[in-house]
Amino acid sequence: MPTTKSATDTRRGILHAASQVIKEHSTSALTLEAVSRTAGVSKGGLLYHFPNKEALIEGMLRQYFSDFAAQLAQLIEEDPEDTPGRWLRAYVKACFSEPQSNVSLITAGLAAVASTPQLLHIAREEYAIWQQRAVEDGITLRTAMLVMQATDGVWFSETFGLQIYDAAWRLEMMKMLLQIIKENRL
Amino acid sequence: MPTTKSATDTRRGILHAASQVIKEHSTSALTLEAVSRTAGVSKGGLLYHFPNKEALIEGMLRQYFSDFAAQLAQLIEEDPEDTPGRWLRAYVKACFSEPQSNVSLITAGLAAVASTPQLLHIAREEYAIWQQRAVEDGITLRTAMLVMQATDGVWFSETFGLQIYDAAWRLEMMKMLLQIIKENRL
DNA sequence: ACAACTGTACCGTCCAGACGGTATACTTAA
DNA sequence: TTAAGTATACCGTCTGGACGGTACAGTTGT
Repeated sequence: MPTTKSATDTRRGILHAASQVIKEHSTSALTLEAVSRTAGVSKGGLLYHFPNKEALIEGMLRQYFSDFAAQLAQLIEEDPEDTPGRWLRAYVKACFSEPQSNVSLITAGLAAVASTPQLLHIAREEYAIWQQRAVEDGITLRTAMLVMQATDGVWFSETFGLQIYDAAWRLEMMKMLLQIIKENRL
Repeated sequence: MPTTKSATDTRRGILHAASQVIKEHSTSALTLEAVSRTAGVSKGGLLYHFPNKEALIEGMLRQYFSDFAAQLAQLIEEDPEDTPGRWLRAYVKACFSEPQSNVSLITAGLAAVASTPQLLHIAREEYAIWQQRAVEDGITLRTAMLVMQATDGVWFSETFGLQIYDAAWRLEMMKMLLQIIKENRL
């Protein structure tokens, strides 16, 4: 530890700052200077941690996915019932929960789509794993797919700001999806 | 009509070219020069039709929403049954139709998100109308919401290239959603 | 005469990334 | 134990190129 803060804290701070910049402005506002200013780091300091812009965006993506995985793992552990559909229940809950990570997938994803779409293979790989988990969750394929797609639909339309759902609606929707998993009759 | 094509054709060509540029590269590649080159139009010609970049993106959004609306209208007309759920059936079919037609809408949306997020109010307004139509479709609210969200989930994950579904899977999924509308028991 | 362009030249700004420098901590070795 | 060397973690400036937009004079079909 050379100075006061640790290097990993700085790194996290930079990733968080990158997310903030996109949230508050747009992906086209994601410049190295804007990120470094928001993070309270010099441009040189930023480039020390991420050698170029692509590396920064990749860092955002990987950070988010690892945070999401951790959240999923916790939700699975918290689920009292070791019954079929356990993984999917956690997935639904995670997608309906307020984003706890300071680096959100939507900012990372948008940054990737906007400037380096080839990074999306990271998202594709993760998503493929999730789908595999859903399919192997001990419920029917149709139930699993329907619930997963509906969850994704809510998540996408919400994160794109297409729609503002109130808390009651969200809760109702989530309950319905959990109920469909339980019934498992599709 | 100066040469062979009409002005509206040129306009459409420019919008299509803008979509192509995003599709083949990324939103950050959406430069006036790239669009004009792809459209086979001079930069001056592009700026004749769209005074600035924002106008171009707004043009894309409005064009593709009106295209989608036309597609919806046709599908509604083609639907033999004048029964509850008619609108939603058309929506499902439209979203499941060949991705080709969906590509343009997502590129327009991405362009807006990337450079001028304030244009997204156009998308928000359209989406709100769709949701209203779904709710007023004569089926239960829960059925309507579930089907719409699931449809959106498939649409988003497909247009973002998160997953590649084969034709059989898509057909099955679509049939299931249409079946859920028919049963209408949620 | 006019709409619908073409083509070129240009301006101001922005920005990625390179680069050289600095400060601090850790290691070595005499 | 202390001087020298090395690695880590940053700072701040500079530059070359791209990009949005302007201006304007010319061209072509109707």
